[in-house]
Amino acid sequence: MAANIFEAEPIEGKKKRFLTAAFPYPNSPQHIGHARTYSVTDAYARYLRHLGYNVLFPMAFHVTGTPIIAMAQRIAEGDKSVIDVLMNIYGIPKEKLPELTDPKKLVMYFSQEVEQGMKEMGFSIDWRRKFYTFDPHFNKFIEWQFHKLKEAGLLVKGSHPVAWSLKLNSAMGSHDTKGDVDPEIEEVVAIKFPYKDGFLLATTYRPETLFGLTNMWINPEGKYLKIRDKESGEIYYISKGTLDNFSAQRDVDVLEELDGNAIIEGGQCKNPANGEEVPIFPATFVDVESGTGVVMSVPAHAPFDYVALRDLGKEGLAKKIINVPGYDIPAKDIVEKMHITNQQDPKLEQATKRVYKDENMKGKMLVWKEGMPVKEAKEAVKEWLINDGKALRYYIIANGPVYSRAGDKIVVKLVKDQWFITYGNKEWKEKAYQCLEGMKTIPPEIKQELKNTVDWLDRKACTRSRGLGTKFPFDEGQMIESLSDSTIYPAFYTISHLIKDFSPEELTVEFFDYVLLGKGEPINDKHAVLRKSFDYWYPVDSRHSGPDLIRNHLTFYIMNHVAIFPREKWPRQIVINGFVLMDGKKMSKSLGNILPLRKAIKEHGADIIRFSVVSGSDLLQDTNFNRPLVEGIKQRLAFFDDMLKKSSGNGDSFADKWIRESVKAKLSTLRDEIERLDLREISKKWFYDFYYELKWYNDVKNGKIELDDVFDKWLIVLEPLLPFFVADKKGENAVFEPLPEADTYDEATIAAMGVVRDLYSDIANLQRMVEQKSGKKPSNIKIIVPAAWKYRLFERLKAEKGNLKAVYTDESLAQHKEEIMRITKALKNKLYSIPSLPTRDLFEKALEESKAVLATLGSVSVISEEECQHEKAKASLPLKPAVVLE
RNA sequence: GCAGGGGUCGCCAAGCCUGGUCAACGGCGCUGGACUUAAGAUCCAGUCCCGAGUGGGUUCGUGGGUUCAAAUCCCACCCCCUGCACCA
Repeated sequence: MAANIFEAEPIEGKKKRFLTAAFPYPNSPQHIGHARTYSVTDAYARYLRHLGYNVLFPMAFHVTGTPIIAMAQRIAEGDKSVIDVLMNIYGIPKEKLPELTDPKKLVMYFSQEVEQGMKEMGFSIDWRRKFYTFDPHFNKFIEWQFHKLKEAGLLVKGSHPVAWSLKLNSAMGSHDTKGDVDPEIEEVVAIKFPYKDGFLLATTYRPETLFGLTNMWINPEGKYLKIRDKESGEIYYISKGTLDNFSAQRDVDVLEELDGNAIIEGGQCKNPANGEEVPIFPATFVDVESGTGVVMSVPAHAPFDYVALRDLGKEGLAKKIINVPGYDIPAKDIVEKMHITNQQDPKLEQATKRVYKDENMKGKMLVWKEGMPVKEAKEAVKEWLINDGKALRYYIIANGPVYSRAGDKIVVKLVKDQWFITYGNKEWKEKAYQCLEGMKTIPPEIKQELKNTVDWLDRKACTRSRGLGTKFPFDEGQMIESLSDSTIYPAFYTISHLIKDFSPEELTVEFFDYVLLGKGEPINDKHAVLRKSFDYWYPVDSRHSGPDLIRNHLTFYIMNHVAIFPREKWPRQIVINGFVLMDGKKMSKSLGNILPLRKAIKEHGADIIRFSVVSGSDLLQDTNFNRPLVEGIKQRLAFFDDMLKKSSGNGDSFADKWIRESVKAKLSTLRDEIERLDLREISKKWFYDFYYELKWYNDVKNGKIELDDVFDKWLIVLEPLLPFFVADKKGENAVFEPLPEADTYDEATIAAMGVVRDLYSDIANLQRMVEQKSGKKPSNIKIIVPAAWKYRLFERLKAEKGNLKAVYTDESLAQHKEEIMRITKALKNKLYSIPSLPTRDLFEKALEESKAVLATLGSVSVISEEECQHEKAKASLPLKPAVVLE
């Protein structure tokens, strides 16, 4: 396909459509799943061109952030699984690998691979506009975005907990960890229990149970530390194994190392909630690697504590402070019910979960604020303790231990001077709701999901300590995080090919203010052209992506647009498509079922891949790619090809008219289907259904194909789905031919042939049944054309929606009352929904013309009900003509 | 916990918004046939139950309800899946 026919520029007075699909992240080659979003967008772009729009469809590469760096590192380290995928699945030669250890070279290599694949797929992209998010021009654009956010007061600085490797001195995402585990950060509360010269520090998920405290637990065999918080000067006792995590959040000096036993023997400590003295007991279940290695004991509400205390013979201490319907003393009840005998019993985990859940759902406080639901008390106690200086806010890795690829245990670091975008801002959200209100989503149900996401969106960290991309303009040591630099980037497409005429230094805030907001004056003519280009193409008319981006990227996309641009530049439409499955399973390297896109194209051809990923299922559903599907498409395509080649001229037999009317019927709903982007429906009607219609037509006409005009229209309709096939038949200019106009069509003609087709399969079925039972196949077929008055009857029934009284006002029918009673009784409630019928005349024509096909079943004769004596004749109906077999 | 999605004839999966043409599209699997030396591929037919006549019966997670009519609308219940961020 010629490279430049999809280069789009503003055309005065021509309506435009600007489509974008989420840009790819080239940290590996693309597989067939990546092709779906672009295939859908491309089909849409092509339909819009057929509808007369000036269409812009660009693409670029997203290279921001750390995964590309991580990928290069893995290759450098010789990571087996990564190299296996690259070499064995994507067929990358071994010699190439050393080059890919350089992130930038890796980006160039994979992005070229991706680009090549997209070109082979025939996507109608304006390639001049391609860019990378680490390009200096783009960096300037992103800087502008952040200036705008700051001006609007939407950037703030604060501290923020992140997963962190001390060894690598770097933040950890899931791709940085061993086994690709996503480290989950959880906020807990670390309560300060006055002890000797300082505090025993114990973490808990359940601060509200503090009032039921009976003692503390220390692991007698564990190592503990006495430390001093540099900021407050306070002294804490925690386990040695948790120091790394603690010191990543607070500056401390280590003063002394102690054995667990020494702590236990050191005396009592106090409950900060009420000043009560409580003892310290030894317990082996205490994990010195998690939390702070110190545990508070609430035996009435924690099964572990209850069992450990029972082992010491002190279970009588248990103090009930929460009332839960169905329990007396919850921990005691459940331990006894589950027959838990000692601290090592694995059932204790289960018991803890149950108690936790029941208390959280149904529990009410008996002390402190009596009657308060546990759910509220938990938060209230926590805030009270922290605000009163009785506890610390503390973060832990909830799914720990998680290890970095360097092998050290990941901790939670409290990063100071962290910048945030304040998505929690109420007025901002209000604008986002307004944008959603005026926006169309396909499918419609995703709008609610976008709304929900806007609802719970809060502040988001927008900088990171490392990664590719754009430097944060207000702190050059930080990089802008990757979801934050891909929000308003579609705006950059409108100018990306023109902006190269300027040097990055020229791209000041004022420069973009003029181009993107129309503020100020142009510095020169070229500058003015940029403004015009943006103003012509923006806003984005349709944004396409996968369902995984709804809760993050797409919501940020909306938020940033409404924050920065005036209302008329806000997004107009969002389209979501599902993933591609391989033989019903998700593609994954562990299953080894990844089909690289370029390999698939080589094997089956681009049209087949395009068609299989867009036609197979509803837009939002995952679609299944497998061999039978591909074979089915290929086989049908070959049949169409054959028909097209055979066709010559335009016939005017009944069958020709029938196909023509049927195509018109399909056309009548096509524009609506395009509007809904219901490519599945379009494929079904124009490819699968049409296939069977053509086959029947071919049989009826005995191979004489005269459908030039029909095929001409058909090819245009299929062009967006099968561009190569169509270009081959009609030339490349088919891309810009207008979509055939919708027209009225004749339902009766379609129905007439429908009745004959049904009749054919009914007769075949009957013959089979008779043959099975009697061993003889009846080959004399008498088709009885229903009496004229029956057609009249059905017409009236249809018009009157089954109201018989109205039908009887017709005198010509009233005389058949008795028979009508019998017919309608058999039809029962189908009376209310008579489908469109042929006239008797049309039916006879269809029958006459299809005789040759029917004759393949036996010797056929046609006789009208009026002149037939056979008793079966009475049963003949317009939609089910009677048949006599002998 | 909060939010969203879903349970359809062996499997996958349409239909449900807009009730009737729905025994319910399509594909896989299975059965039979054609083709072939044979296998594969392909093509044709069948695939809930009953039936020597285009028909009848019972089905769409479970139980109710609305309606002339419910897979489709309403209510209740049971079960399953996904997301919860600072990461692309």
